[in-house]
Amino acid sequence: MRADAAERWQQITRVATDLFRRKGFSSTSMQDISDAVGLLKGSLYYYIDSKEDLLFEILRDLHKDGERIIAQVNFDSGDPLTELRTYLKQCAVFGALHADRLAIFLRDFHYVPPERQGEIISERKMYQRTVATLVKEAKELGLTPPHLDISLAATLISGAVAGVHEWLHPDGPRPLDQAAGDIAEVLTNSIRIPSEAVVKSVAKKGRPRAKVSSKARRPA
Amino acid sequence: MRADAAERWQQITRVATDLFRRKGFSSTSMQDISDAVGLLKGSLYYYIDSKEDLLFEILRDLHKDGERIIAQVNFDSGDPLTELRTYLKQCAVFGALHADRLAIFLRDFHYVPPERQGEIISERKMYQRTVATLVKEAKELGLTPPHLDISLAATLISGAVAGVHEWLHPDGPRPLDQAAGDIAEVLTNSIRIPSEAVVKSVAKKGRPRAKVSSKARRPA
DNA sequence: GCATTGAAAACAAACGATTGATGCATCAGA
DNA sequence: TCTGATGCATCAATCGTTTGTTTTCAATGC
Repeated sequence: MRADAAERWQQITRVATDLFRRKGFSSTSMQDISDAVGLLKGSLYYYIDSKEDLLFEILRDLHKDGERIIAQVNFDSGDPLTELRTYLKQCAVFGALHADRLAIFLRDFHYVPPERQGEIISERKMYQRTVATLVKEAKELGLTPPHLDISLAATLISGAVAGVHEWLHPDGPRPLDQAAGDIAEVLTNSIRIPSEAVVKSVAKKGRPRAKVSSKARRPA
Repeated sequence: MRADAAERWQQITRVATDLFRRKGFSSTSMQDISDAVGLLKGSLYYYIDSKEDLLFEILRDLHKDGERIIAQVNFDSGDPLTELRTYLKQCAVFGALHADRLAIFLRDFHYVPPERQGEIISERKMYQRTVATLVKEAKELGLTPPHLDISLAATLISGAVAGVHEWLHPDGPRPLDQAAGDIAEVLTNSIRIPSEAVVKSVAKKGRPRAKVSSKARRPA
C-alpha cells in the first residue's frame, strides 16, 4: 500500500461529506465526487463498494466520535439539572464541530441500507434517553414545575439541541465553549421552576407598550 | 373544464407531498408519482410544468396556510412572554397539522429554483424575527435573566419549535391544543428567571442519588 | 333524441442525458 | 517484476421531458 492511500481515503470522505451536505445524498453523483477528488468516477470503486457504502462509512465515523465525546460527561454529580446542562453543552459543542456530518445524518440517514442502519441508529436514541432520564430525575426531586410533562419536555430539548448545528459555528463571534454553555443554560432553564415574584410584579404594574410596533413585527 | 380537474390536481399534490416526505424530492421520480396517481408519467405534464414546479406549488400553498394562522395571534396584549407563548403554541399546532409539507420545506427547499425561492423564503425569516422581537421586549422589561443572550435564545427557540412537527401528531394521545400549549410553556420558560429559592435549597441539602444508575443511562 | 363537434385529458413512444457500477488495461513505484 | 492504484471504455437502467396521437365527454345543432 502506498503512503498516500490513507490520505486518498480521507480526501474522498471529506469531499463526499461536503457535497452530501450541500447538495444532499441522492443529488450528489459519483461524477461530482470524482471530479472534486480528481479521479475518474470508476476509480472511486477501488476505495468503496457503493455510493451507499460511502455514506455509511461517513456516518459510522460520526457515530464513533459522538460516543467518545459523550463519555466525558460525569453523570454522578448528584444534581440532575447540572448534569443536564453539562450534557447539553457537550452536545452543542459536538454539533458545531461536526455540523456537516450531523446534517447529513439527520437528513439522509434513510439512504443507508436498512441492514446497516442498526449500527448507527442507536446513538440518537441514546441521546434522547439520556435527556429523558435527567429530566425525570429532576422532576422527582421537585426541581421542575409540578405539572411538567417530562416526556414532552425531553423530546423538545433533544430536538432543540439537535438543531443547534445549523447555526452554531466553531469560528463564530463568541468562543464556542461559551456559546454552548449559554445554549445549555437556556435549555435547562426551560424545565426549571420560574420565579413567580418577577412574573407577578410585572404583570400587575401594567408595563408600557414596547417600542416595536405590531406592524413592524409582522412584515408583509 | 371538467368537474374532476381540480380533484386531479389535488390528488397529484397530495400524492407528491406524501412521496416527497417519505423518499425525499430528488429520490422521488415522476414515475413514482404517476404510478401512485394512476397515470402515465408523461400525462403529468398536462398539469405541471416541471418537477421543480410541482415542489414549488406545494410549498407555496404551505406558505399561504402559514400566513393565515399566524395572523390570528394578538401582538398587542402588553405582555411579551404571554404573546410569545401564544405565538409558539400556534406554531406548534401548525407544525403538527402540516408536518408533511413542513418537513419537505425544511429538507428540500433548496431544490426550488432560486428565482422562485423568494416568494416562499420570507416566511421562515419572519418566524424567527417575531420570536427575536418578543424575546428582546421581554428582556427590556426585566422578565428574563439579565445576562440572557437574546439572539441566541431566539434562534434556539425558533429552531426548537421548527422541529416539533417531527414528533407532535394531531391524533396523539393528548389533545393537540393541550400538547402545543405545554410546548409553548416549556419554551417560554426557557427565558424566564428561574426561582433561586428552589435551586439553592436542593443544592444545599445534598439529595440522595437518583434511582437510575449511571450505567443504565449510558447503554453501550 | 340523436349525431356532430371540439376541446380536455390521457396514452404511447421516444428523446438525449445521466445514473451507479463493472471489467479490463495500464502505469508507477518498491 | 509484482502489486497497488488509476485510466479507459462501456454497461443497462433510469431520469425528466417532449411530441404526436388517441380517447373521452359535454355542449351544440338539428
